[in-house]
Amino acid sequence: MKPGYSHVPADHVAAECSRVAPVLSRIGDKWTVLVVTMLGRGPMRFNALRREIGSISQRMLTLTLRSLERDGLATRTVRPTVPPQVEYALTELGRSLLVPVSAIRDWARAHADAIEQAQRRFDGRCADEAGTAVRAIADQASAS
Amino acid sequence: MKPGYSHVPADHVAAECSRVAPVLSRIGDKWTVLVVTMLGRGPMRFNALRREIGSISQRMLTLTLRSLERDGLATRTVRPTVPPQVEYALTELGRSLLVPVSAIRDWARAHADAIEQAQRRFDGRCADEAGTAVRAIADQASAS
DNA sequence: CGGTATCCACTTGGATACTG
DNA sequence: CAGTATCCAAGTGGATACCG
Repeated sequence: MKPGYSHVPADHVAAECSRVAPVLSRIGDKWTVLVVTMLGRGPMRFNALRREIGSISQRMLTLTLRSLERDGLATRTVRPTVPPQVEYALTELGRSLLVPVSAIRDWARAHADAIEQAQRRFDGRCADEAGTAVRAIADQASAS
Repeated sequence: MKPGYSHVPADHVAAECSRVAPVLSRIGDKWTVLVVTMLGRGPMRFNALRREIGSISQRMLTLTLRSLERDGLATRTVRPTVPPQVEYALTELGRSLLVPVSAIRDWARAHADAIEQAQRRFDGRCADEAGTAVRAIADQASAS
């Protein structure tokens, strides 16, 4: 067999991705992986998460945690003290997610430099050949 | 493999995620995984990809392929025939990405049912307790 | 065939203010 | 402490039209 290509029937790919895509959209959002990784260290209260992440807004932390709870990846436990304490923890399902996420993290760590170099080469090449045309695609946000 | 928590120092988590998050954002977008998986079967021309994916717009396919090329995950080869033919193929780096992506796919396939059940339970519980309040968070798009 | 360019709807996410 | 509510800026992605 040749170096490399897997032979997946084309018809199955789209069907597969209709199940994978929602999962990736969820964990690919701006905060889910960070929060899940934090909770992977152990249960944590709302403001403890907020402090340790630092840059997250209260709104986004609430939204992220609600999604995790809805998907069965985390639990929310209210203890009726004064002031109230709310503790979040990963479920078994949530902890199992740490495994493939770690695989992605390892891949990212291993190839981050290669990707950055490829990007610089690409941007440099386009600056030579086509002016700033493709740079504009990369940036894409300058004009409104 | 205890059913427990990994002990990652909190300080490292945020630093790690600053490298992982961009990668996840890229492959977590609407089309990248689908296109990469397609190209995992072997090199393909632009409109062949377009046809097999079916639902993707020309614009998004172009944008997705440009990003893959920029990141060094795919190559773009123009053959100066008439009409012109442009073939896309994964690089070695791109094929290596198929490994962790497969891990995510396997996880998604294994737990898709559990997630859907958790969602229905969550939504049902909230309908009982708090009316339609949290349903509104899940839907979130009705009002403008 | 393989793109670009333009316009527009929807979604995401930050800032701020207020509540039990 | 742990949220909720509201407003707003930016990003994402679809539809359409046109180009070499």
